[in-house]
Amino acid sequence: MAELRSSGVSESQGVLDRVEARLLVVDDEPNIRELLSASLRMSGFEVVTAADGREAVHFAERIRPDLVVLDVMLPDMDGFAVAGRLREMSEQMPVVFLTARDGTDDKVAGLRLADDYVTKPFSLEEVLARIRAVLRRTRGDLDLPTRLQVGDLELDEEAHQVWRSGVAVRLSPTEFKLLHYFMVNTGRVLSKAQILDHVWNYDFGGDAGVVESYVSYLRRKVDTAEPRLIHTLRGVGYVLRQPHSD
Amino acid sequence: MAELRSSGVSESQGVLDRVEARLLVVDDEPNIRELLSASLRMSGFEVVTAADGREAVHFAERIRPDLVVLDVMLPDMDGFAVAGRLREMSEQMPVVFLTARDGTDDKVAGLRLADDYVTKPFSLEEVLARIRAVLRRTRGDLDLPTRLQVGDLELDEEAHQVWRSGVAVRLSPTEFKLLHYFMVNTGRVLSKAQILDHVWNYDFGGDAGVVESYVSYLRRKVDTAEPRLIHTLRGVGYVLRQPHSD
DNA sequence: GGAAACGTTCAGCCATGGCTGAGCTACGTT
DNA sequence: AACGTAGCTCAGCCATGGCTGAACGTTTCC
Repeated sequence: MAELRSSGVSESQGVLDRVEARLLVVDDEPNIRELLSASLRMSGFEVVTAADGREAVHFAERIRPDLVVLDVMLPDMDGFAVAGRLREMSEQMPVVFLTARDGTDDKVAGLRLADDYVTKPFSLEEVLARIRAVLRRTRGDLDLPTRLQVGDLELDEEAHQVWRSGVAVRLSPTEFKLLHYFMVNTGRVLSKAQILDHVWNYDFGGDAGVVESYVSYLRRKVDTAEPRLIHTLRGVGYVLRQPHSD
Repeated sequence: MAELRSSGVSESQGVLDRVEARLLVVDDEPNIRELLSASLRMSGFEVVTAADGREAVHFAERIRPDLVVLDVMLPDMDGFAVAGRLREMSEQMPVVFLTARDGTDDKVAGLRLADDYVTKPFSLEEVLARIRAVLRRTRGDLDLPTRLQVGDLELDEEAHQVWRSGVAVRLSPTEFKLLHYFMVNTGRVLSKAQILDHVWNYDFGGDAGVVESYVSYLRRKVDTAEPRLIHTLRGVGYVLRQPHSD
C-alpha cells in the first residue's frame, strides 16, 4: 500500500547520518508495523519490531531501546500493561502510544499524561515529531532547536507559529504540517508521493493533486517575495532551498 | 533557566526546565503513582516512587528527596507515621499529603502538621502549585515568581487574584486554574486534551466541550480588548501569546 | 434552608478547513 | 512553433470544529 510509493533512497531526514536512537515498534497490524519501521529507519533510527505484548517485553529486555512506540490495543495484553512491565525493567523508558481516534475511550485519559501519544490514522510527520520531542525531553537534548529557519522563514514547533521576514503568518493545520516537512528536509527534493505519504494520514485515498493545491496555498502565504524558497522540479517534485546557495 | 533562553521560545517556567528538585511520590494505587510521576517529570522534577510506607522510608533514606508527596492512606502504615519517620531522619523534610475528600475531622487535625495537602481527586495543576509553593517556602526560592504577567494581564498565585490592565477581575476557581495553566505555558500550544488533564480532576469523565466553555468564559472576563491574548488554533488547541509577536 | 455561584451538558449556529474538478498556464520536447 | 503534459489556481461543496447561550444539577455560603 502506501509504503510502496516511497521507495526513494535519499529520504533520510536525520540531522545525523548515523543512528539517532534505537526504537522498538510494537503493533499487531503488519501494515502499520512495516510502514512505521521503514520510514523510521529512513529517518536514521535503528528499529526493532514486535507484534504483541509478549514479544515486546522480550525484545525490550534484550535490546534496551531508547524509546518504544506502542499500540494500545494488542492481541495478548493491554498496551498499558506492557508499558508497566517496561517501566519495571527501566525506570524511565519513554513510550509513545498509538491509539484509535475513538474519543470515547476512557483509557485514553491516562494516555495524554504518558510521554506522548498519536491517534490512528496518523501521518508519519506526526509520529516523527512526537518521537523526536520525547527523545529531546528525556535525554535533555534541549539545544536541539524547536525553531526552524530557512531564509527569512521561521517556524516554531512548540508555538505552532510561522513568520515570514518577522511577520506572523496564519497557516491551517495541513499547511503547517506541509511547511514543516519542507523545512525539515531543506535542500532535499521531495516527490509528491513522498509528501503525500508523510504529511497526509496513511489511510488517505486521494491523489497527488492535493499536494499541488497545498503547495500553491503555501506559496501564496509564505513565499510571495523574492528570492523564492519553494521550487518546482517539473516531473520530479519540490524543494525548499536556502536562498543564496542556489 | 538562563540556558533555556537560548532555545528562543521557551518562556521559562515550563516543561523543559532542568531539574527543579528531587521528589519522592508515595501512593499505593499504581495509576495515581504513574499519573503523578509522569506529569511531575514533565514539569522538570526528578521523581522516585514508592508503593507503601516501608518503601517510602527506605527510598527517602537513600535518595534524600527535597520533598515527599505522600498518600495518607497506605496499606502498611499510616501516612502520618511515615511522615514522623521522615521527620526523624531529617528535621525539615517537607511533606505534601494526598487525602480523600471525605472530611473526617481527625485526619484534618493531622494534616495541619503537614506543610500542605491536596484532596483526591485532584487536578495536576493543584498538586504542582502546592509543591512549588512548599518548595518556595522551605528553601527560600524567592526568585520563583508568585506573580505572572502576560501583556496587561497579571495573576498573583498567592493572592489568588487577577488583574486586566490594572483592574481586578473576579474569576471562579476553575477559571483561575485555567488561566494559570495558560500563563505558566505562555507561547506554547495546549491541546484541549492537555488542558483537560491538567486543569480538571483526574477522574473527570466529561469531554473537551467544557474546555471550550471555560475558554469562552475566560475570554469574556479577561480578553475582551485588543490585542487578544488567547488564540484558537483550529484543530490544534489554544495558545496564550505575548502581544506584539502577533 | 434558601439564594447565589459554580460546573456541566447540549444544541444550534457560524467559520474554517479539506478536497475535488475544471480550466488555464507554462514548460520542454520534437 | 506546436503539441502534449505537468503544474497551478480557483471556486464550490461538504465535513468538522469551535463558540455561545440556555438549562439543569450541585455546591457553597449566608
